Amino acid sequence: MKFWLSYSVPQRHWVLENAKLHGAEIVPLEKQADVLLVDHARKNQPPGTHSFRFIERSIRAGALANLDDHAVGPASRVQRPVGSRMTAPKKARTPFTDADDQLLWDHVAPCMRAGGNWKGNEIYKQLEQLNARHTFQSWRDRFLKHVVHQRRRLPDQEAVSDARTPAVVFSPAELGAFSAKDASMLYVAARDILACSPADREVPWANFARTTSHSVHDWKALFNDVILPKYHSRARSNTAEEEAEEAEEANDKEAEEAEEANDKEAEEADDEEAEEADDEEAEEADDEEADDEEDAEEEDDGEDDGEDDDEEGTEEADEEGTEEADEEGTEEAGEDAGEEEALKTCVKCLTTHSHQCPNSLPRPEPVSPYVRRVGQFESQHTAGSPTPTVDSDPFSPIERPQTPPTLLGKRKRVHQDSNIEIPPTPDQEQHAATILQPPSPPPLQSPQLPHRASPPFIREREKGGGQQDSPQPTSPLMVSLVSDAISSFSSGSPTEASSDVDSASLYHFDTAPDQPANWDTAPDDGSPDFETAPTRRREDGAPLRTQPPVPAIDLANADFDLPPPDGGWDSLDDDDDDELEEPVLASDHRSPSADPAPDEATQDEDEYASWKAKHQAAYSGLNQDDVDTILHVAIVATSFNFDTADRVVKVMVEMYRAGKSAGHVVVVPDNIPGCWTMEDDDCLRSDHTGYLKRVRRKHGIASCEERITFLHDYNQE
DNA sequence: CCGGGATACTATCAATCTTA
DNA sequence: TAAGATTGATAGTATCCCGG
Repeated sequence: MKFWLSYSVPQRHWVLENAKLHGAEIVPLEKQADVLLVDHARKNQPPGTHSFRFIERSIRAGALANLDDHAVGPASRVQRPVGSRMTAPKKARTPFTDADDQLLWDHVAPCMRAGGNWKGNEIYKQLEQLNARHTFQSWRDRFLKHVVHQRRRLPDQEAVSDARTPAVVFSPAELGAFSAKDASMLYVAARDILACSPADREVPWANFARTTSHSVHDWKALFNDVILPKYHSRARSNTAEEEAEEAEEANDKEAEEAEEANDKEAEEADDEEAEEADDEEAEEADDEEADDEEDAEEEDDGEDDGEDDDEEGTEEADEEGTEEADEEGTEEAGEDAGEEEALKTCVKCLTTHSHQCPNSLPRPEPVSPYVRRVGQFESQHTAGSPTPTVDSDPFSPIERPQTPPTLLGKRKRVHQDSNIEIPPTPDQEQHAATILQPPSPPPLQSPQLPHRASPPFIREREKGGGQQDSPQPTSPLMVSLVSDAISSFSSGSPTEASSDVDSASLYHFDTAPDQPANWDTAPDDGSPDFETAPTRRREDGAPLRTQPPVPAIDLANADFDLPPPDGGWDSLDDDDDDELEEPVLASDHRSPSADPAPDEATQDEDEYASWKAKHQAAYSGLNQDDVDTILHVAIVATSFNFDTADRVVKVMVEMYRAGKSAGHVVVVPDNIPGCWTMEDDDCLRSDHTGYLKRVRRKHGIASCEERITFLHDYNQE
């Protein structure tokens, strides 16, 4: 127990010396002490302090006296009597640390979920009693202004993870001769294996047996006796919790959308006024919008803060977890590692081990036929003229404004932990506020656009001089894919509203219809896990070039952490080439090399043509260049899923119409399931755990895999 | 490079308004 | 009427800007 002795204590030196002589540890700073000793004779001693006579009595008695008997101040400010000056106003403000926020969240969130009065004072008074670091008003203020927007996860929710993750502990007894890595790998692949017919499973089992020291029978036994029970058990619990969470989020979202709608109406009126009014009024309106954006930014910063921490945790977990969590890792470590592995594994499967990697087994989810057709369809046209699409064109008329760095324009506060001893009160705890630096964006791999080999459905665009691969911006249309910025409010994405994004478009996007209220399937964990997508800042207000810088996935260099099966990936690889001409278990993965039947390709082509024609006709009143651009962006963003693209086009066209007078900034919506923004794609390609988790939560594992496949196919073209 | 003023941000507190 | 909610004032701190 460490003691701090106030300078007001009479005969302080004597007390100090004697205390030391009797083994007490005296610390120079109040913040370092467990017990604060003051002069009980003085009035207005701060709460939580004790009389120095505790030392005196203890020395005389030869044993520790009862500390509570020497309490001087009230336990907290909450308990002070009305009108009491016992607790002097805080002289120094106490910055909120992430730990504070977490504590706050942990304390209030259960009440919030239970429908309690989390906006009232009472709960914060209780919190102050628990932790007097901030006043209850401050706690409340902090929660209402910041933490509530972070939507952190409750501690118990941290345990919720996908059933595919190897966040399970295997006992050596049940594993027998198998390693935890083997079990973990199998656990990750369980979902896929289950999706296969028993016959289809034989080949990979045989491969496993061949590349490891275990027999087919052993592998099957491990899967049936150990993996499956754990998998089903976990899947059940996850499903139940996710359903509850989704229901709640749907409610939240409804409320938010209703709120948004109201705001929108008001803003709309303002907007119109601004347009019609003189310049001054217009400027005012702009200012207001700018303010709104700043507000959004603030909130997102808060989220990022939280996220940073999560991120750290995740990365820490990864370091240990990826390789060792299976054997010794904690639930948490295994989970994080597992989540990422699950994702990365799929990439790996798609890239190098599609035949044999257990993770490359067919997805149980229904795969959109369009996605498959795309690859086939695309490959049909690889021989065509290399017409650059808007995707690949840095000077494409499709603008893709980048979200500015989250902390752009924000000041970072570095609180110094001065060791200056100030005649303190307990309230004046000095603390070293650690300012968490936002994680540097993950090294995105070549943010290039997929160079599709001039599919016939992509309208040729004129190429600009000096930019051979880049069509000139022939259209005034600017399409922003920074859609996260807009819908972050509803989707929980922390990607802040970019001030670079034309505010009008933002506004209009908000009004866009067809936004399924139940789309955020991802649990909003503070979205802490939602990270601002890798963004670039648009400089000098120049329009950003957009369109799917759907970058090429650097498959060769991808660093995947899935623990390889015994024998290593290489062995599987070899076997692959030799024996698995037919990727039985990967049959559902659209192999880029799979040549589609000509008939099918033609059919696809016709389908696209008719889809395009349908929309061109529907929007014949608009600039056809712009319509074409929208159609292309939509179809790419949806991985050529025509149904989804229909909805995306509808939203984009409305945005386009609405934003026509405001600079033609159109934003690809990010809250339509199956619609991939640039940020989503960037996240998908990122090595950054947070980004991967974010996009995985947003779209789901299966969709992520499909998108990877799509981008892979698309890029290959 | 340094120091001082200006400015922005935000924790804290208190007064006031609203609601059950 | 009390509790909850809102609003505004105050002040500490960090950062920016500029002149020396």
